Amino acid sequence: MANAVQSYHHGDLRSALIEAATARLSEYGVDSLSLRKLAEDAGVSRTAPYHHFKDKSALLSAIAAKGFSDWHTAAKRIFEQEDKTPQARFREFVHEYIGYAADNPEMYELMFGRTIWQNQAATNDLKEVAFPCFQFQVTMTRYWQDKGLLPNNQDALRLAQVTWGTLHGIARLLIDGIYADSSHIEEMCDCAADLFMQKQMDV
Amino acid sequence: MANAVQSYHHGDLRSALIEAATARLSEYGVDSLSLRKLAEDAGVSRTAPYHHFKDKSALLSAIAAKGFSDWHTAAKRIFEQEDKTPQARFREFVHEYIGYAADNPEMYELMFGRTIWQNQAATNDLKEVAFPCFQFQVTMTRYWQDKGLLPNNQDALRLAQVTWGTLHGIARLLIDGIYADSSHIEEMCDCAADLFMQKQMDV
DNA sequence: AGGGCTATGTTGACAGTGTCAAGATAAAAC
DNA sequence: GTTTTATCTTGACACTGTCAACATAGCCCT
Repeated sequence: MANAVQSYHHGDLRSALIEAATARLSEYGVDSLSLRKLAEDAGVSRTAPYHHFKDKSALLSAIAAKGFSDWHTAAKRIFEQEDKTPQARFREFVHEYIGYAADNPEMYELMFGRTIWQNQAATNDLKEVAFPCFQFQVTMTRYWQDKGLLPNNQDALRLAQVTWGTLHGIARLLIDGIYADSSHIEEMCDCAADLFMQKQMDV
Repeated sequence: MANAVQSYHHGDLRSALIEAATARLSEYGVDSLSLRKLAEDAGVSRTAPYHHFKDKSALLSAIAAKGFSDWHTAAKRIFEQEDKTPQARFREFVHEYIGYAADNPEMYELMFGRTIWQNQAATNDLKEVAFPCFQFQVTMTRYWQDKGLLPNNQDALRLAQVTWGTLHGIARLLIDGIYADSSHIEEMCDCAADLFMQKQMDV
């Protein structure tokens, strides 16, 4: 459709598939992603994608990887604003995380859904992008501990798991519409931020 | 198979389906649950289940409802142990929640998965069981606030959402094997509990 | 007791799905 | 210019949820 001449070889099917998938994802949701439809979108036969991805999960992983890398960039940007106080950045980080999830629910669902993680299905490509993303969370956690924002008597790794877990849990409850709805996002974020920075607030 | 005589009418197909589904769930996972297989397990034709459940999601909701009611019972039991201090009960609650999720990952996945919640698919039966479950979390939160365990300057509802969110998030990261594995369960629980009870600990 | 209503079962069918195997084509490598 | 290799194709298979149409049997009512 894009190219006038439909040659036998697509040219850049891999990118085209990811592009089509990303578009379809945000519009129709992760459940409506089918390899066959994506192939059709790209103007190619059903099984062509298998020459570029081991299976459906591998394609999804590639899309999710983009999501992780985007978030990693965003997180760095927030963390490195040197004109703001650590507290302000921490609070902004919380709001941005939940905001990202709320604004891109289907992408978030894909990134953290079990589809691409279960049964050691996670691609190496995915791990290579997602892992540094968590590493950065640990780095930030350690920094916030040093600044006295987060409790210093906790292992940074453990604390990073718990803080990420909190944001993740809130995001999921919101996205799935369980016990929380989007009208309370800001309040929930502030509540979570306050909770983490309890000590700081009381002083 | 169970009954010698296979009469035309099953007798209690609804229960049999739920039973078969629950068994299959914990063994093979939520993704392997198919109406057709369940029907076969119950010794009945493919479409028989449709006389007892509107669709697949309704059947899954019925199973999840059992999970919520079980957890509600467990939570009450933990909370009402009057021989233990509030702190001890809170800590136990955290461990039990994560423990339940880790021990019944597929059930947990079903209970909080998007399958049964998205698109207003949630059955009334499900809501009627799940909602009180959250209400109880609010009740407990308010109690813990009164006891000075949790910050008093936060709205109980919001705080309940955040605490549940934290447990939920940790549970999901664990189950999906993202950034956390089961060897760190106890430490993560303690870290989360400490975080919530910060003020208490410092005094 | 007999007749009809209704709950509950049945088979047939349809439109999907992911994925494998075998063959066709074009581009790149030698 | 020939051969290898990457890419794309059709055909097929075993699944899935769900609808429509029909069969059976238990229950209620006269």
